[in-house]
Amino acid sequence: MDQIAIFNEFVRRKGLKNTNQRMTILEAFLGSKSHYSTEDLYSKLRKEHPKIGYATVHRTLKLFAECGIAIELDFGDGQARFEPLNVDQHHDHLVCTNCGLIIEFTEPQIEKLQEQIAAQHNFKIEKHRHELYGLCCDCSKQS
Amino acid sequence: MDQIAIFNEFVRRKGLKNTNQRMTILEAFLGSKSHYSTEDLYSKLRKEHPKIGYATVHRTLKLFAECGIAIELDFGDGQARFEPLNVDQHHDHLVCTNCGLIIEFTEPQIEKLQEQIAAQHNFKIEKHRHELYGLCCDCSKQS
DNA sequence: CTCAATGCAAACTATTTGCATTCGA
DNA sequence: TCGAATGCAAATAGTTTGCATTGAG
Repeated sequence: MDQIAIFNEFVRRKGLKNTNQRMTILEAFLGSKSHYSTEDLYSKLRKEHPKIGYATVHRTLKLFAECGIAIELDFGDGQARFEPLNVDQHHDHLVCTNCGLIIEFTEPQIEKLQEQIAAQHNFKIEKHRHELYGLCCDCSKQS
Repeated sequence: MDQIAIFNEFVRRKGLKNTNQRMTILEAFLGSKSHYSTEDLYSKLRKEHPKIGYATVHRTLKLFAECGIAIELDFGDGQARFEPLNVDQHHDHLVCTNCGLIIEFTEPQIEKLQEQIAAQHNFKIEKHRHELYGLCCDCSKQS
């Protein structure tokens, strides 16, 4: 079941409606390099669909997060970001504090250690956030 | 050199001034269980020092972060938090999404793995953020 | 037809800033 | 004395909401 199907299923189950705007936003979102903030996606969409509203984009992204096809990220720059989520490919992020470049990484050992830590404290993990901030290859050369 | 000394040194070096408010805020901050948001610390201080302003508390906490005796945290609830920092005791956090409880943890192996990942991508890490969100012992019993 | 979705503007929240006044060195 | 610090109020930025209108089922 792909993300479009998941979203349609979610819409049907909740008695929501499948509008043009939602489909437009969903396509743009899935086709993206991801890590879009509401503002990013809104300005991109605005070029081709001048009638689409900021609030709609925002509400739709929240919906995506709610039904599980997106995850909300926060890189500490005061803007929420959303990333399309493939259920079986979790990853974390390296964020360049100079140019904004985002690199994804996976490290199963870290995941395992996290679980151990949670278990030690009788904690039931729902989600986690793990980001490494610094200078990317190019930016550390420049300075 | 303790945190007060570090701050005094910082103030002197930058030609700043050592006011009553700053000392009051510094004491309250260091004596705290930490993880204060500006609002938290402001309301706490307000009881004994009604004349102290929100902006002053906020500017002072930023100063602490700048001189390295505090670190700014963000647990995704829309409020910045500050934690007194002992240079040699880095730790990360477990955050209960139900009751707000915060538990600190250290895991040297994770730190090591992080460095490896950064090295693989020619990334120069400045800081990182690692938080596990979920239900604490008590809250998972209740539900 | 009915109720959810939309677009707009206004409300909100945390944070930051401008400025006249106070105060430390 | 003089510039940094303060307190207040106002500005900002991102997000969220109220509401009249539109549109999907």
